[in-house]
Amino acid sequence: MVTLKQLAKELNVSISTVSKALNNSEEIGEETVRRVKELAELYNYKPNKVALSLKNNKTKTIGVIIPNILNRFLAKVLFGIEREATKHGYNIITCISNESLEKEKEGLQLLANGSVDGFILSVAEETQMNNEIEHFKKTISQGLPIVMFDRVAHDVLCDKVIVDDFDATYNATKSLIEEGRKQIAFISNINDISVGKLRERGYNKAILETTNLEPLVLKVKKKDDHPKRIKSFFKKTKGIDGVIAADSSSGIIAINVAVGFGLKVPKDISVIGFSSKSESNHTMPKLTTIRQHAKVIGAHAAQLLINRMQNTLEDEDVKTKIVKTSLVKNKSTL
Amino acid sequence: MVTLKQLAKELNVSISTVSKALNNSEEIGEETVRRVKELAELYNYKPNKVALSLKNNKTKTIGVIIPNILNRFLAKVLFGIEREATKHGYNIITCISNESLEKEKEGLQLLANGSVDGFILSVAEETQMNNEIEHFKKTISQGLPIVMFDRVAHDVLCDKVIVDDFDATYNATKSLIEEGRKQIAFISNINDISVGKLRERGYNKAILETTNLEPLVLKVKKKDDHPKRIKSFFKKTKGIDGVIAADSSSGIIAINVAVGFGLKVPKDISVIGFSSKSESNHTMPKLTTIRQHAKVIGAHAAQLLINRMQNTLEDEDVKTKIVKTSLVKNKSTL
DNA sequence: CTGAAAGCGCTAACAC
DNA sequence: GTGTTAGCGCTTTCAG
Repeated sequence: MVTLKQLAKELNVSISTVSKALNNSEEIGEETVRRVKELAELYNYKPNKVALSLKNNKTKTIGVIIPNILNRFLAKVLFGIEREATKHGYNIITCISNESLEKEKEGLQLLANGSVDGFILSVAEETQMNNEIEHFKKTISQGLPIVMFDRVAHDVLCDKVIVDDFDATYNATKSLIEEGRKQIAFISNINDISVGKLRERGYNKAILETTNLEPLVLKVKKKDDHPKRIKSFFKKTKGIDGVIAADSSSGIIAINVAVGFGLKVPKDISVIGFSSKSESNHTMPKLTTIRQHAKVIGAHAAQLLINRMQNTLEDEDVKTKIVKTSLVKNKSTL
Repeated sequence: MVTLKQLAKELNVSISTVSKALNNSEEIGEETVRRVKELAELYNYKPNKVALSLKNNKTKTIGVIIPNILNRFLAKVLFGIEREATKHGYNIITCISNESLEKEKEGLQLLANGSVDGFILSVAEETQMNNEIEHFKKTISQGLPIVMFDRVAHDVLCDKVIVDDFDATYNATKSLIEEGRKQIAFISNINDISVGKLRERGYNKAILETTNLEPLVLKVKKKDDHPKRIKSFFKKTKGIDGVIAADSSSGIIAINVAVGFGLKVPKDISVIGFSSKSESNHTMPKLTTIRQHAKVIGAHAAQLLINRMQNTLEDEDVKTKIVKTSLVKNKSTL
């Protein structure tokens, strides 16, 4: 990499002249500016990012801590974050917590040494189960703002971007009730995280406020043979004619299981899931889905953080943005 | 963030004394070391990463340029890279090229200003179609090593990690032939990238070296209604009894389509795809898949790069690592 | 044993 | 118009 020093030497001028010339300072003579820029072009000079960071005490880098990159929703949010960040001239450093509290702490610590100007994160499952929030508070008190998305720690004072999980399943369940479904099941493999619980509550509310309906809940563990659990649930619980799936795969599997049992979808049974567009192609008929607009969530999170970093708002003055889900009707519902 | 300066001031010693004490230099007195370390602990002192980077002319950061984070395979490789990098004390900065040549160039440029010590990347589709490689060469000549994985540019002299794509489909096709399948189709939505072509060639070879078999190839475009295309392909081409899918969704859709036509899988038709483990759960019966060991690929790529960065090997002395696929038999084949 | 000083690459206030 | 200098935070040589 060429430095100002080298350019200055070759041009027989001082370093600061070169710097000013390249930054279009009014002070420098036209001719000099031309010569400097020409040489800089030739050598493909780029200001050293690290030196700038040190000087400005700003890295223009966002730390993103994500629980699981193989989760399509989270990957999509990351995509949204990256795009928005790039648009504003920020880079992103990614850490994967793998749903572990320890790794989440490490990631936070490791990057809080001047590597990043702030964080965007979704809370790890283990962290939510243990209700740990000290590491977040500590980071914020060090002057590094955090924006949380989707799985948030409500007791931490920071900007947040969340989904209307409760309303999403409430409305979805309602829509199945309106179809005339009587035995609507709720299937979830995300029981331990905040959004999973909200989704279950939304479902429960819709069921309980309707006469003659009873909640039918299947909680699948990560380690279970997912298709097998759902199959035996269908066998055990006769007459299921509707399914609300809380995660991205349960809906898909439920359709396959139903088809396997000879049921017609959506004639005999309706299924609504939380999958993404491309995943909803993976079933026949196509899955009716609750879309979370992951990219939008990512973009909002990035905007909130960048806004905070550039304007040094009051710590207490935090925003929570709710990104509404939409129910995309495909062929797995009436 | 606390700095050495602040610690020094508070302790009434010089900055260099503090620095040495924290780095366990022999020069400093026991008592002083104790005092310094105590205060550093108290203030949770962490050496400023940016300052260190500037000093050492090393960022301990890897730039990763990935065409598409929503592709499960690529996301998994990223996971592997991240894990291996973290293990060696490296951070990763991620850019998403979105299959665009322009964004790939930008990412490379943007990070080649001292932000990273080297790159790991998979070539964007557009780049492969245009056969552009100058930007890679330029980056390498600037002293920033590149490791390419999966979709590589063969004419660029650098370390590579690839999959045995040709052999993978060749062997998979062979195995269907051995099952006695006569009408084996090849379905792909990745016709424009290097690995897609290799996979088609592997299939073709197996078909053509068997008497009485003819290649049956369906190329799906990104924009197509994927299920619809496959459905009409099945209708038009009577008697398909085997499918080799080159990408992660074609296999899944093929099974669903076959089941929709009343075919029994695997009795009437066998399907082999390139999906990941969790995706193979999305069909009934479970999809027999070619596993690419994405995480291993990521780990290898990171190792190659770190090795090169730390040992400054000769530019010409490059390695290509081949990670063999494995055929995981599930229930969609005999 | 401790401290002063230089230097990594850059910017900006201040001289000249 | 151009140059000198200090300083961002750190390590390291060299003096004391």
